[in-house]
Amino acid sequence: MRTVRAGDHLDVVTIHRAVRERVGHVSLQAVYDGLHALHRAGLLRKIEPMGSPARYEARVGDNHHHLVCRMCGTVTDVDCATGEAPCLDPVDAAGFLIEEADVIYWGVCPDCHSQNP
Amino acid sequence: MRTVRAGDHLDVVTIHRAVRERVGHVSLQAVYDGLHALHRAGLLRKIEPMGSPARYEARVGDNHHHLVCRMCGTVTDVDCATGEAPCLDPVDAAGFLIEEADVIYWGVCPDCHSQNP
DNA sequence: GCCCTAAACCTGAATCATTCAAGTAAAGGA
DNA sequence: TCCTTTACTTGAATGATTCAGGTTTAGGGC
Ligand SMILES: [Mn+2]
Ligand SMILES: [Mn+2]
Ligand SMILES: [Zn+2]
Ligand SMILES: [Zn+2]
Repeated sequence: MRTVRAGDHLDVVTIHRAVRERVGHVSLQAVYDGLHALHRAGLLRKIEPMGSPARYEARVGDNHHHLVCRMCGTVTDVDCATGEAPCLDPVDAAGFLIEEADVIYWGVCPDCHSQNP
Repeated sequence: MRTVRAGDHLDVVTIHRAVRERVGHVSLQAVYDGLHALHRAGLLRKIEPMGSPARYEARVGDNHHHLVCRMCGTVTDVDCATGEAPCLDPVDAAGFLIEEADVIYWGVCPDCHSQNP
């Protein structure tokens, strides 16, 4: 939990590495188990942009969205455009019971953009 | 292309089966190759909700979104809530060059909902 | 302190979608 | 007809994640 909080949309192997530095030795499986439990408990949010392994973050329950760089894969938080929890109201829900919205903006981050004119 | 058009957010194995019925024999790899080419050409859209294999659709370029059922996995189209291409304007783009928005609403579809009170 | 159960954790193998590699057949233009 | 490109094939590899046990650890009740 501390490791995910300290990091920024980390993937599992990165979390694994970081947890190891913290406690000496942990198996990758233990990290998967822990993340899974924390996620089920609603303490961690899991996002998986296509092409990338899953990423975890501690910022949960506030319906925020993500900018993902197509070049370097960086994930950046972005607040919801329409206010509180507006993304939960599409024009026509087609009878769906909507629980959560998942919004990813794809583009190029400032760093990658400055390197490619 | 015809198979994807006729279907509705089909995954690759389903497309494979359907194409086979159409032409007798095709390898799965050929289907992957074809879908990849059509996607690169911008003729097909690819979505991959987490936990599910990739799905393809022919409705492209109109910035529409998707409802995904947590129970049965059904994918349903839903028009953009804010009009034309509004989802491309988050409050603060953090310097990102935004090209595309990917919105998935998670919930329970009418069918699954009626079966579970 | 001892016993017992539950939790935490480990190793190793399996899964599954997708991709890589390398080869063959077919087609088409020069 | 020759040469180059495209389409397609088979088989193996990849990589994230999960499954399936087995082993240690910890703590509460007696
Ligand atoms: Mn975030
Ligand atoms: Mn669609
Ligand atoms: Zn970048
Ligand atoms: Zn459903």
